[in-house]
Amino acid sequence: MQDRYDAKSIEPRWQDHWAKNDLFRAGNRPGSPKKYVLAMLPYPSGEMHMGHARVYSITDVLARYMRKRGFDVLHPFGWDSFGLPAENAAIKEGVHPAVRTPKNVKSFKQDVVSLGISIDWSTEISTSDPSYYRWNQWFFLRMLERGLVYRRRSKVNFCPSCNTVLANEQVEEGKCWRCGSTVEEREIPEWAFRITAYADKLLEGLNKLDWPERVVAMQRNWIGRSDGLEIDFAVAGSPSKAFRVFTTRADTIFGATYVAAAPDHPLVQELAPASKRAELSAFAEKVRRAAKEVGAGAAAAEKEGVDTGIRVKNPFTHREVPVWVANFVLAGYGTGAVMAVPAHDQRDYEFAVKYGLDLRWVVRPADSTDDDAAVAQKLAEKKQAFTEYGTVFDSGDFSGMPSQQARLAIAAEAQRRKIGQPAVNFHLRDWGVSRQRYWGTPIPIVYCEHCDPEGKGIPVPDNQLPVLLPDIDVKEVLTGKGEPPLAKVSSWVNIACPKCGGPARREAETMDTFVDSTWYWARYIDPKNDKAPFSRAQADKWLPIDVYVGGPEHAVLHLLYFRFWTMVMHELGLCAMTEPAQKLVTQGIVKGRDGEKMSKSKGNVVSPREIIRDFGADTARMFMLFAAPAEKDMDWSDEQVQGQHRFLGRVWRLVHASLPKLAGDGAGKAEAGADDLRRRTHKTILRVTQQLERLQFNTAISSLMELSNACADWQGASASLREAIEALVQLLSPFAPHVAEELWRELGHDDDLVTHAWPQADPQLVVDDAYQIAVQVNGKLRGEVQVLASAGESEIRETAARDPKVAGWLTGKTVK
RNA sequence: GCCCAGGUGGUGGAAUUGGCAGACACGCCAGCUUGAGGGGCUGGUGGGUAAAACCGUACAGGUUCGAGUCCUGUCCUGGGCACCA
Repeated sequence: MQDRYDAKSIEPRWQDHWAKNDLFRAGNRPGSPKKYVLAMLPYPSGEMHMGHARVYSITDVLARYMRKRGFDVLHPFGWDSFGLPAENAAIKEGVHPAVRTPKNVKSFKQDVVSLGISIDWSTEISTSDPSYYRWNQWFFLRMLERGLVYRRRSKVNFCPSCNTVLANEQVEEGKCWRCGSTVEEREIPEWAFRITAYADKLLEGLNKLDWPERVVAMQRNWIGRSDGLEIDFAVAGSPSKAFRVFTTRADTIFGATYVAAAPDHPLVQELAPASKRAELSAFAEKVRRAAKEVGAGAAAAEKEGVDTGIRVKNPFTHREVPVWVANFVLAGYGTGAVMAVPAHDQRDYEFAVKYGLDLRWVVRPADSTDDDAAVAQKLAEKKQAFTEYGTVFDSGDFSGMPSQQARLAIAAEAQRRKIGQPAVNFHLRDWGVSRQRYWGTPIPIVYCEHCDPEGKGIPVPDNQLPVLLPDIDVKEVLTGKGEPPLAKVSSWVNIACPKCGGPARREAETMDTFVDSTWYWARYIDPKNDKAPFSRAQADKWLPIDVYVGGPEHAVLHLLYFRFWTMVMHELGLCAMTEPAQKLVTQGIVKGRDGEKMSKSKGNVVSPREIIRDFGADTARMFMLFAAPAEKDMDWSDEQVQGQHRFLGRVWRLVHASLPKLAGDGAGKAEAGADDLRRRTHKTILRVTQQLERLQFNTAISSLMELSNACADWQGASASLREAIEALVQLLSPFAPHVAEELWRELGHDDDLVTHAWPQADPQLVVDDAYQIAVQVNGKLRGEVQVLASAGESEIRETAARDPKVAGWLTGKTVK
């Protein structure tokens, strides 16, 4: 027994003990309900950073708490080991990623263990392991069969620095999400997942999830469903041709005074007068160049356009209106053309003013009582579009209808006349997954000129999976330049066609690493399975994830992709559910001592190793859980770390100082004069339990501090003190597991706290039999009275009125 | 511009359903402990006053016996999306 709290001497001992006795093994409680607690898969850099330490502290508290509540808990771990950082390091230092990665994994794993995280290491997986990525290939082929993967030639976001394609989700304000370089637009062939086929399901599924509103809103926004009408504007002079436009504001169609098309709209070159064609293609080229220069998603350029000379008929006013091409109309969205309503769309307004195009007011504010001319006059004076809903006017039979009603009526009329139909558009794009890099999952496709002259790609048969990454000479192949590295490995690329046996080439692209993380969480439940990604029986037992914890930066990346993948897995019959994670917690970042985000360049990084060495894992965990609510960003504070260390020291001394006077087993004994302490003990049990259920770790720890302070002040009966101290140690154990185990033994127990049942609050002891009641007069605190819990209202009123302080404020007044 | 989240002491943050604002901690102040190095203990700590009164949860209104909490408007901060028709 020691009189000083010395974390270093106790923590490794308990970590060994837990590992030797395999105490965190999932599935060791048959018949108990399950809980699946998961932190997002880390990339195995050589050292765990503080952000990781925070996430694992959160999942670990939950995992340990749930185990003590009797659940069969799955708390697994693995490595997102494919990807660019390893490949870039290889280019720089000439070390093969397959050599470096295991070293990094080993070192990172030791950090996780020394933080006391209760992982079932039998689940451990690594995404660069062929036994894992073969199933990426298997999924790819299943999706190919279902038309959910396809080859397309398209404009892609290309990062010149990473030398690879990026998905839409991986471009942030025109910059590469990883390296920050300006993204270029290039047109090359690529493989894409048809995530857009699930746009509506992805949207609907959000309603059932217990996820932060922030993330749900972001996904909703990203999917971007927009309901409207597609309608034809027939070309004057060639009635069989028409510009089809998409609009969400069919109620404004009588105000459509021109059509704006994307510069490379196919009908423009076809129908424009010969004299205009050169000008139009020059304009299209100019817009393309601007897009490439500025990068996808960059700030809006000045609105520009060119009159095509084409004229079309507004299908409702029957007037002829011009077709313009404009740089703000996107070829890839809707029909690539819009009906322009300058009176009721700000963008169309600005364009019309610039080029002197007509404007017609057709919607008026609903509350306006002016006549039509006066309304038009007033709207015109504001020198901007009126974009709100209102009442339609100057619109034939539809005049007088509210906008919403007119929208539907006009759409119905268009449909009746067979010139249009309701349509839905989504902002969501298909997910391009081809990457021109080495360190990733090879795409299981072969090209054979004989069997597949169009180059669509021939799937590698299942029995030839996995398509293994070839070993390479790093210096020769990983140059970071030119064609995909795998294309240079001729012994690997050139193979016999699986169909005809003739000469064929393998697909040299690899999959986006985000594919690796779409389903890893389901592999944990059956990590050694070599017949299937995982078995249905294991899926039925463990899925979905009950609590998923990770950073909010993945809101429209991983967190969208893995939902899509789950829907596909469901359709393949692999699992019953369609959503992967019922509850999501997005934890805030840990900032440095200067309040800035920790980064090497700023030199403000605090390493978990340093803190564990100086104060111990328990202190590190307590600090991160106490300093801020889980979802909020937090600043590193050395003083607060020391504060937590002091608290654990106080608990340590409290237990040791109390040992000589602790009587009996303590539990449930009524002792004279001990009610106050016993009430506090049982209330604390109840509160900490509720706080854990609500993931309020910071307030849970403050409840523990209050109980600790009460124990330290206690002078009375000893059996109740034992009860209080034992409860304290028990409740502390999910947060600071090492010191709690140590103290538990010193209190005379010989079982493991890991599996010892969570304490129960005695319902009789969590209600008070007397209360302090605050008395307010006219909303101001004027006194305090003590009343019995059994007292009725009139009794309380009388007591209050008798109180001298209160009485003073009541003189001369009537109580209502 | 649009969509989220949030503005509470010197600091991090508490406050089921509207009911004692500031729990718990950090920091600071005073004292004690003749053991030094991030040591322990006791007391104090929103403003204001001799003590009260009184004032205090971004700002301005409102509802209520009573508002940090509900309603209306405004400002600010953080995050996301941005020519999406």
